[in-house]
Amino acid sequence: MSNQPKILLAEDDPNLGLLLSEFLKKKGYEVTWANNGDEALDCFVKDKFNLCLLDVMMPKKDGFSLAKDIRATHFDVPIIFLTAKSMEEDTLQGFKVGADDYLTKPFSMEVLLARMEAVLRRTHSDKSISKLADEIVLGKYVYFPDKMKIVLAGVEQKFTPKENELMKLLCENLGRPVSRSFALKLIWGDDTYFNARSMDVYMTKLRKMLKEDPSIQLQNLHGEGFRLIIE
Amino acid sequence: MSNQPKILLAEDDPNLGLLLSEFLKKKGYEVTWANNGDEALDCFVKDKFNLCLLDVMMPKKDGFSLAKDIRATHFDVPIIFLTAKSMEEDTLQGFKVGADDYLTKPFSMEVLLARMEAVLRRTHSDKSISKLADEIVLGKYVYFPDKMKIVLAGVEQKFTPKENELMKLLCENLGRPVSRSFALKLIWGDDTYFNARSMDVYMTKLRKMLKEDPSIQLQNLHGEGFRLIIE
DNA sequence: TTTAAGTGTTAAAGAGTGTTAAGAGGTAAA
DNA sequence: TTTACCTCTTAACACTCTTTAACACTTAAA
Repeated sequence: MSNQPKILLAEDDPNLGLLLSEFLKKKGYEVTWANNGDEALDCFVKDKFNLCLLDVMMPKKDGFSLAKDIRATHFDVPIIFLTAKSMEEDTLQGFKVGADDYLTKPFSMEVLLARMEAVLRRTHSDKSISKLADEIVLGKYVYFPDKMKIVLAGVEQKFTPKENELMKLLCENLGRPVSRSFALKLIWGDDTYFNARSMDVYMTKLRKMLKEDPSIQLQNLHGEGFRLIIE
Repeated sequence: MSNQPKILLAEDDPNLGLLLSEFLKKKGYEVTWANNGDEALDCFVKDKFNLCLLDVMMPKKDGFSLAKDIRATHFDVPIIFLTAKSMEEDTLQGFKVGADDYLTKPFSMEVLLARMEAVLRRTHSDKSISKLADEIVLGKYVYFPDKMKIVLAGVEQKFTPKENELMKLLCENLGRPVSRSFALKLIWGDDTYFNARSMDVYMTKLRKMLKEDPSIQLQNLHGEGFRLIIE
């Protein structure tokens, strides 16, 4: 049952990407290699990983931004940054996002392996996916994810499929931010302008459905995403 | 209850030792400073520590040897090596002993702090050092970092994400200066002219929000940074 | 004192979001 | 098939957050 650890590798340089990917496979890891940050987020949404190796400078979505999106919903997946920038100050932002380590190119394969193992040794890897309960108490409301409905004082409101997917995602991350692009890729399949606007419309719908209890707030975090909190 | 994390510092250079020790104490750690490996092992045996910072080259007993002794009885105490050697073979030897990280001198205090926090986050997961309390009393105000708001006499003002990040940083360093470039790299990701001007605008915003209590002052330290103090 | 760099502050520009309502597409019953 | 209904998307407009611009003032150094 203890399969080989799954690694998400985000690296736009084809040479280094191939090199790393082959090396890690030889060493017994299962590697998924994405060519840019956007693609990496796609992979992350669709699969589960034990560790992320992220290049900082990538087209479409840089490593820091990607890490934020990952951390928004998975706060304990280990993240190691790979970067050409040698300036140490840049490492600060990485650690702020919740990096576990930081390697400056060029680095040796052995050092990478050593640091990966050091990080993996610390992780409680058998933390499975946060499965939601059948009933979730949200202030005065009770939410039934499987039944796609919410109940307040015996009165029930039904969710449409998209409303329910959003609601589930927000509840899985209650009190923590859910990044826009993560939610879009997960529920809409694609992070485009119109899908984003559509999601905004759904946020308004959810707010209306939850408005009877003012202690429940569906906040926007400008440029980042959304957060459901109960005060 | 919320003890400060206890750090064992093994460093034979008196200058660096004092510097590190004082810096970490300021940052809220309890530091035990040993002048060589032998003394450090003595300390370790007599007490419990949350993290070990070990210089590699020390008289009497070197850092690697010390780490082995520590690991012999304490499998999961985080260990970070400090060393002047930059050769990677030494890095690997460090990791074989079970190191969690490795810093090459000279390193900045902030980077050390970031890496310490990254390691500590993995061990006692919710005892992050820079974690602020839920409520922070600031003169007549009460600041709620997670809720992104401040309350004065029942009236609340909400912070935007950037305002809140700045406010948190200033409160984590209440009474102490926060350097411009540190704040910029942490919150804006980059220390550029325009980001700096943007931060100045935010300082003005925070001053306005806090103006009802004149004992709270958000001072500028010319060319250095800012400082939040309560008189 | 003069000069350059740094800072305080306000206002406007630009990008992101809240909300409502109309449009497009689908499904099921008449 | 038509009709009614439902889900989701698109459009429009108002508003919020962040950055940029502008100008006045302060500090440090020559």
